[in-house]
Amino acid sequence: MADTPEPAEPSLDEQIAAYQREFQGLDPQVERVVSALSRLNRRMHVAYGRQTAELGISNGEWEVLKALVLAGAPYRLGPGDLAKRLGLTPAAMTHRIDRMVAEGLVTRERDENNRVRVIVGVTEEGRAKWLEGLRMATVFEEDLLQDLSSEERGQLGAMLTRLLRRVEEAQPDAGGRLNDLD
Amino acid sequence: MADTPEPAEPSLDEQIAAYQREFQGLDPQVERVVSALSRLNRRMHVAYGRQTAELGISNGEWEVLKALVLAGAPYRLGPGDLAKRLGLTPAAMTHRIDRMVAEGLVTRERDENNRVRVIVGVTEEGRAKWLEGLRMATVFEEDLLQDLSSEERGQLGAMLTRLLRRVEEAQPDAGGRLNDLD
DNA sequence: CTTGAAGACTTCAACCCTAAACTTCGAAGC
DNA sequence: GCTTCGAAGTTTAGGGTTGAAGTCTTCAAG
Repeated sequence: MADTPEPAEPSLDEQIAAYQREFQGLDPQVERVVSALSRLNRRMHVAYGRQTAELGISNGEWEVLKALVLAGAPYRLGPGDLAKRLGLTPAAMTHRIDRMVAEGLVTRERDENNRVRVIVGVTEEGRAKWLEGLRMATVFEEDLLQDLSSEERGQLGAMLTRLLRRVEEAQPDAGGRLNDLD
Repeated sequence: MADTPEPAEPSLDEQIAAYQREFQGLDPQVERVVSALSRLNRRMHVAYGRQTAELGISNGEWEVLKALVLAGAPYRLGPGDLAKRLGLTPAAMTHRIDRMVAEGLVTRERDENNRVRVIVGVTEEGRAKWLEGLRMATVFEEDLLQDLSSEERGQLGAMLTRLLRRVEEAQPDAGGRLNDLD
């Protein structure tokens, strides 16, 4: 026996080594940063998914609640605006709002002054679920950064902000479509 | 006029300010790191999507090619192993392989010694597309990190690796399902 | 007016993923 | 050998998203 390599996801170090092996001329420093970013996000996404599942909602639904609350009083936005903030198509927004209205998380009404427009607002239950989700996320995030000193956290945040600024300049548009994240 | 707030995605700073406004007791340092991570990943995902689209394949298909190549010679893996590495369900892997076989990117054959097993291999075209995609990704990634000195890149990579280690210890399993990323 | 054009949202068809049931082959146990 | 259990893939049903086409309202001309 001891012949089958036992299937498993390669570690970050193994992956970087594999890159060096299969393609010369790749900067390992760059590759480490990029691969770590991707893996981190995947893990974060999974963690958030488990938490929102506890609330009986999906990750994407929580994102809608977040966008509405962070928009500030009176906590109302149109589907189109929401779609832009979440990086979704208007069609997806329509369906998602359908579900959330049915679940009692948000309300949908037509604008009185402009009947083409629709206004989405948060219900009490929606706001409560957002808050509970935020609390759970905070616990996870604090734990994630636990090993870093306050100074290191500052440095990390500053560097990531610089990276973000650079991509945002290169991609001036809203950033294209994508499920949830953020 | 000058009454409608003109829909737009809030900037990172605006979002952090909104968090402080709507929920006291949140650490802005933590929030900055986490939000920047999510936004960065979304932008990266969009960028990769555009690049793979140029190759006439999807992001997910490129991930399969990458996994096969990084597995090392003889560049063959079973669907189950692939699914684990990509964080997909076996069912999704079956369909994705179907498409990729039809497009001539990979081959699917039954294992001679064990006819339950299936072996997926890369074709010449598949390997070429992986390489071309890698070249494009490298350009993007170098540009992304351009503003950081080599020392800063090292620090960033080291800190991200520490974060990743922490989540991976907390989530020992393969990390759950999720589209592509990584 | 009323006609044309643009904007906001919805509807429809197609695609890809997940979860669960199903099929098939291989390895043990008796 | 025959039976049973387990592992590997595939199939099916259902959710959620995209892209394109369609509907309805508003606004500005003519």
